[in-house]
Amino acid sequence: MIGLVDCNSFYAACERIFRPDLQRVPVAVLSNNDGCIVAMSSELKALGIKRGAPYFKVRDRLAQLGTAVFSSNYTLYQDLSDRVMDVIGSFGDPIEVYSIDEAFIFPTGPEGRLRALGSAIRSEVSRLTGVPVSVGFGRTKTLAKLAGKIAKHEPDGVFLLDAGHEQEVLRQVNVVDVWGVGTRKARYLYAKGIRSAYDLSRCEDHWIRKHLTLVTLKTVWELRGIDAIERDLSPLPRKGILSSLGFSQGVEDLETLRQAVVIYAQTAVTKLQEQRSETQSVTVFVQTHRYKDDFYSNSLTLRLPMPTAYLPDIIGPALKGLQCIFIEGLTYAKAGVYLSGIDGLDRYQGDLFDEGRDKKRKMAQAVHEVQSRYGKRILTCRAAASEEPWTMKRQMLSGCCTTRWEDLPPVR
DNA sequence: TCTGGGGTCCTAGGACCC
DNA sequence: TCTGGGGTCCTAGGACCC
Repeated sequence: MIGLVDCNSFYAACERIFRPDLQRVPVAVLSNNDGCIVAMSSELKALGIKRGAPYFKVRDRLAQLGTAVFSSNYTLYQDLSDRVMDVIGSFGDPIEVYSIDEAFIFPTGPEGRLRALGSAIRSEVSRLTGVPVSVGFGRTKTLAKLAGKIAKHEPDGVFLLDAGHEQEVLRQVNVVDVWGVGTRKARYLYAKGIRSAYDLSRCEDHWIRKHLTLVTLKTVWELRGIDAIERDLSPLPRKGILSSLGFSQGVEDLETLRQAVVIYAQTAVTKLQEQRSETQSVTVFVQTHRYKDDFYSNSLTLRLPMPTAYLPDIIGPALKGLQCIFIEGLTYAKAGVYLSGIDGLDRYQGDLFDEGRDKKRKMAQAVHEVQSRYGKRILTCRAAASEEPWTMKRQMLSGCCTTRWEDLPPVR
């Protein structure tokens, strides 16, 4: 059996940890720029507020309900997530961290102990971090995901989906709630009379392959109890790294865009160095306002002469690309930098004609070390060292209670 | 006025090759 | 008038997830 440990309303739960007064108050967390809702406590979900709803559309309703609203505080969430994963890992079974608030576990002990294991994980995570989790078990990852969803409504927060009860449970599950089936596929399936997870599990393989995709076929197998989605115990380095942000106010001039692109490149390169990799391609993109009629979006990908993690090698092409896609007279709402063709440092064969390479590597390494020791702001590119008039709007940000001394909550 | 950011994987289609 | 059949590699874009 495979287990899924899932934090309940994770971001909302994080905000509540240091604000016990909010224990019974509805909590909502907003996306960057306070744009839309990305997480809610259970009360709000029950009231029908939808994830992804633009904040300005639901602001009044949230206020009526006495909701505590927060800007997203990823520093806090990531730190608490690391702690939760540590606790789950401490039980000794293999664990695959799937997202910031979920992990698969692959228990090695006897099946009769699964319930007890689920309960133990639940109470230990709660005791050591304050985050509520639920635990579901199933024969495959897809079934464990379903079990995890059901577990959220169980009084003890644990649900075991054993083979004998699969059919009966799958009949109750709407096909759109199956992991891997989104609204698009669900619409198609409904039109063909396939409504429940059970219906989907009974489809013929060749029909799925013909009308849907290989991904969906794997989902179908998983619903039948056949493992088709691999375990990923040691997370591979990322294959693409994206850094982008919407501007809090429109940007018209190239110079400001250039500054933004430099900063995004820097963020992306830091991540690249953290996973000890180098990139082959840089994509730069800009967009005007998404919901306006004259929407303009363009990107340019530049292949680098050789793999690199040296910031100037990346900023140069990125700015050149920006120059090409920039159109005078538009008001830009967003820009970003994407690194792709990423490989580990050891993968590169070397080049007879590139003597500077070793120097650049050492330079990149040194900058990375200084930054991770003294903070990213201490050493930065001259092009980025200016005021940032376009930075994110985060008007309702909570403190970094676990990662900054200044933000430590006082104890009476 | 105000609509996120960061990922993964797959597929279709074009360019190119023999 | 007749106008192959396979490959590979790359890229853009779609669908999905959280």
